[in-house]
Formats: sequence, structure tokens, C-alpha cells
Amino acid sequence: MTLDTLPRRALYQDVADALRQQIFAGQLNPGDWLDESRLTQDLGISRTPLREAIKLLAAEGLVTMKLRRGAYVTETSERDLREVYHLLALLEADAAATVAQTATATELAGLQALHRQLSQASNDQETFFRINEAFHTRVLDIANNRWRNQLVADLRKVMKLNRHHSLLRSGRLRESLAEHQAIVDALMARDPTQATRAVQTHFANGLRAAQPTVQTNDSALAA
Amino acid sequence: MTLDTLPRRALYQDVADALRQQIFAGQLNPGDWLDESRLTQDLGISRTPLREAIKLLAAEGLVTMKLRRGAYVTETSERDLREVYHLLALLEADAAATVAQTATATELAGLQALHRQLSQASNDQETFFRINEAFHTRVLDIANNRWRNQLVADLRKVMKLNRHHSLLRSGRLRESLAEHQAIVDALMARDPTQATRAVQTHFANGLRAAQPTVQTNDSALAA
DNA sequence: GGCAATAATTATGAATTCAAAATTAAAAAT
DNA sequence: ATTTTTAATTTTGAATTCATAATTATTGCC
Repeated sequence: MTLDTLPRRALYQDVADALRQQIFAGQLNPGDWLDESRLTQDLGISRTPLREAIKLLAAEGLVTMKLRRGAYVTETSERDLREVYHLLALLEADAAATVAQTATATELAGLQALHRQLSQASNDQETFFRINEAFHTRVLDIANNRWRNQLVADLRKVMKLNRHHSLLRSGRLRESLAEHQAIVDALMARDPTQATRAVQTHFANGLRAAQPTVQTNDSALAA
Repeated sequence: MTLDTLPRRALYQDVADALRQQIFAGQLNPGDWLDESRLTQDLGISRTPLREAIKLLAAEGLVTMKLRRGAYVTETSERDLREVYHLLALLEADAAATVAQTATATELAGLQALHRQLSQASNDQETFFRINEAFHTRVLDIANNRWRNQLVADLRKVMKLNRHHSLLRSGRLRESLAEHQAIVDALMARDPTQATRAVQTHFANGLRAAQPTVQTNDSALAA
């Protein structure tokens, strides 16, 4: 017996969720063609909601549509990764500054609690990843700018397209934890400047870890 | 004889453009219901591409969809306006800082030329508006971050939903011009900090002019 | 006349059908 | 055998059809 109460949201949104999952689970890789007939069969739906979902993902930047040639999972270059990281750093650093200035004591305590959880999960990749994301989301929610939340959510999806997840690099987990500590410290001190800097550092290091090889002019010449 | 060469882009994108135009031209106002049957007749298309276009606008934030109740032009509150201005200021200020550091002499000269054009159009609302937008776009293009350009484009659309266009306020035009001058000066001086500040000021003043009444706690109590 | 219940209409969501473009396969020619 | 041409197939884009939810109109009742 299937639990299908009257739907609270449109089918195409569920389909979009399913597609995102397939993308992030590596079921559907960057560059892959989205086979409409296969997907409609797999998902048990018609082409209409599928095509609507694909257009939603295209607006998010997750897929790229080519006229009369179908949709493909977006391939991100090194440069895309840098650009997206830059924007996430900018937006989240600004959010942190706001939090430092406006958060209630209760909200700050909540962040501290989350951070404690994070530090205790430093051996479990899965859990660490989840709580890490929750922490970033919590900061944004406290900063409370609906439009920024939307932008960041979209950028994070694009970021997650990248194979090389920075948190998977050896040592990165512990390093990331230390950076989070610095962020929490700045927030508790209610120091917006320091909070901004701490978030910027966090993302700069995250990018460094995510990039397979840092190819600078110097290193290229030196090699 | 209609010029319909083989289409370079999908119909739903043209429809989305048409809808945006209707919205920005005041043909379709915030809160208005998007009557699908009327629109399909007006545009001479079927519901399928129309509904795809509507979902694109929804992703941009221009329209809001309610399940089983259709789509409505998004109504923006004072708060939305503040939030969007804040983000535009943040993103464009950052772009300006990049331009100050990385633009070529030719690119800077191009900006100066645009600014001169702007100063000469200070009596023609229409032209001023157009060149003003071109200037902002040029800065972003020089900063050259594809993803930021997308974010800013979307935010600007939402901003334009607002009735009270700041540039229409008396005196705002000349004021805006002076602020642009400050931006250009900072860029020419290749001073990223000053460029950031100048853009922030520009947006802060733009927001002030766009807000009908600035209702602070103080003024509310004093009244 | 006002109100509740029910029927008719309208609008939305999704499946299906149709047309045309793109791709692949097959046939013909050199 | 290789290349070119043509035919078959597949796939996309868009229109149409169908089912159901929401709205409006109508009827019956007090």
C-alpha cells in the first residue's frame, strides 16, 4: 500500500529532487545526457513533468540545455569552482558579519551546540558532512535574508557537482573543524570583521583542498 | 511577411522574455494572476511552452506559484527590497574591487567613456536609465565571473518589480551621477577599498530613494 | 431574503499525441 | 573498401487531450 496522500507540491518538484539526488549520488555524472525516455520509465511519470523539472535544474545551473540536442549534467571547470567558491565566501562571510551583530544569545548558543556536535563527529565522514552543512545553513538562517539563502542554496548545488570534495582530503576534516572554531569564536565575540575574515579563510582553504593541482604561473615555470 | 527563420532558441525562452516585458511595462502587476488561457491566446502559443516559461520566471523569483491555484506576479515587500539591495551592493561592490585590481587600461577607459555618456544624458530619463544599466553591466563583465553575473541579473529583475524606481525621484538622477563619478575615480585610482565603498554608498542611497518612507522605530515613536 | 447543499463550469496538472529535427543505419556509387 | 547519398529511427519541441481540483452558479430549504 503506497502512501500517496493528496500532494502538497507539484510533481515536477519531486522529479527535480530525484534528479538532483541522482546527480549528487554519482548516478548521473557531469557531461551525461539526460535520457528522457529512460528517466520517465525509471520514475514512472510522463515527459511533461520531467521536462519541467529539467528546466528548473537548468535555471539552477545543474544541467545545461542545448536546443534540439537535449539536456546534459553541467560540467564545471576549475574556473567555475573558483568563481563559485568566491561567491559563497562573499555571501556567507557577509551573513556571518550580520550574525555577529544581530544574533540573540540563544541563537549563538545554538551555533555553539552545533559546533560541539561537529567536533564529536570528526571520525565519521557522513555525519561530519551533514552537520557541517547544517552549521552553514544555520548561520544563513539567523542572518535571515531570504534572497541570499536562495542564492547560496543554488551555488552550493553547483559546488557539489565537483568531484573533489574538499572534506574528503586527508587532514582537511580536522583543519575544517579548526576553522569553524575560529568562526564560532568571532561570532561569540560579536566581532563582524573577524567573523568575515574567518569565513573567508574557511572558504579559501576549502577551495585549495578541492583543487586537485594548484597550477600557478610560478609552479608551472619552476617545474 | 513574418521573419521566422529556424529558431535559435526554445519557444519557452521567448515566452519568458515576453512575460518579463509585460511585467516590467506594468502590463502585468505584482499580485496579478497569470491567466494561462488569455496569455496563450495573446501570444498565439499552446499552454506547454507558456507553463515552462512560467516555471522559469518562478525560479528567477519574478512569479510565485501556488499549487492548483496558478501563478502570480511576485509582490515584493519593503523588506524584500532591502534584502535585494543589500545583496546587489555586496556583489557589485566586490566586482568593482576586482575591476580596480585587474582591469586593463582599455577597459577602464571604456568605463570612463560610458560615464561621460551618462553625464550627458542627465536630462533624458530613458537614456540615463539605459546607460546606467550598461555601466553596471560593464563593470560586472570586466570582473568576469559568470556565476555572479547570473546572480546579479536575477536580483536586478526582482529589484525592478518595485514600483518606486529610485532614479525617478527628483534630484536622484544628479545624485546618482555624482556617485558614479566616485566609483569611476576609485577604479581609475585602482583603489579596491575605495571602489567597494563607493559602490556600497551608491546602493545605500539608491535604496533610500526607493523607499517611500523610512519607518524607523524612532520616527514611529516620535510621530 | 439569506444560507447550505449540490450541480455546472473553469483552471490546473499531467499524459498523450503530433510534427519536425537530429541521429543512426542502410544502400548506392566511386 | 571508402565515401556519399538516402532512408529509417530516434529524440526533441510543442500542441492537444484527459483527469481532477477549485471555483462559480444554481437549486432547495429555512
